[in-house]
Amino acid sequence: MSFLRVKKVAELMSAHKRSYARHTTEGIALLGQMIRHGRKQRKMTEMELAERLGIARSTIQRLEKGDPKVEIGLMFEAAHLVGIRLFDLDEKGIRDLSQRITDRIAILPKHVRKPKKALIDAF
Amino acid sequence: MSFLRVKKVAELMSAHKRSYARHTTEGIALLGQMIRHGRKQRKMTEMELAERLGIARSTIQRLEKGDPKVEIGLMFEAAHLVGIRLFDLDEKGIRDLSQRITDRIAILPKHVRKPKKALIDAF
DNA sequence: ATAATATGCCTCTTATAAACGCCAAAAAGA
DNA sequence: TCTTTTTGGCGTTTATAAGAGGCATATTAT
Repeated sequence: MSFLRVKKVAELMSAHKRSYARHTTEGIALLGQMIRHGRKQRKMTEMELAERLGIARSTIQRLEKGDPKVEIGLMFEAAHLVGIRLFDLDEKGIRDLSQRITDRIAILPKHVRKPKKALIDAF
Repeated sequence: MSFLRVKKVAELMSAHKRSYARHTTEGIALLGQMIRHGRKQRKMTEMELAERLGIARSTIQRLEKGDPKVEIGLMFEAAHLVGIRLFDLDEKGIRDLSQRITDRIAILPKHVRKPKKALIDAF
């Protein structure tokens, strides 16, 4: 009988391994660092931040490490709580921009169209 | 016997209801709109975007609606794919900024300290 | 008009994030 | 120094996000 590390086995068995592009992982990591930095500036412990957000400390740790799998709501909420302003916009600015985008979308065709039957040739 | 809508019941039974601040939900909603707008500009269908990301169409729909519970990795990946550049920075810029933040953190005390025994007075 | 495709909105299942708790090590303050 | 608190990391359990698929409707191109 051979011994296999449980972790390794689980890793091999998990079917879905998702990969992320560099800009994605780096962008999230950056955001995580900013949160950590902001937290320390405000002299908050991981536990305090977790409590104020109503989440577990372990989640704070994943946040600050830049884990791409944390939900975006928690990430943004944490960021805001430690003083990071996403989009560099105030409330009104966000709503205005949102409205402009909505208007722009209204102009575009509502459904995109792709002919699938086409191209029986090609060689 | 009375009839209750299953959904309502499930809603009541779910213990964990998390709430998000306005800036959070609005910020995410904005990002979702931007993704939708970008996708249409590039004449991609929900299905195409989903396939290129290796995720389900239903997830694209939640992304574009601004659901705070989608993982941040997917959101950022989708955003980038339709041409949205987070942080308005290029690769190098992100790394540079990341390094600066790391340096700054290095200067701060590594552990935050909160005296817990203190303050037995205060009234 | 009508055929083809995209989108909205469901349900059900499966994979896994988040909670929770524990311990050891690091580090701040006395 | 030694005490106290924070932090890193790991295993287990529970809640739920994401996948998969179906159907009706809206929209586009012919």
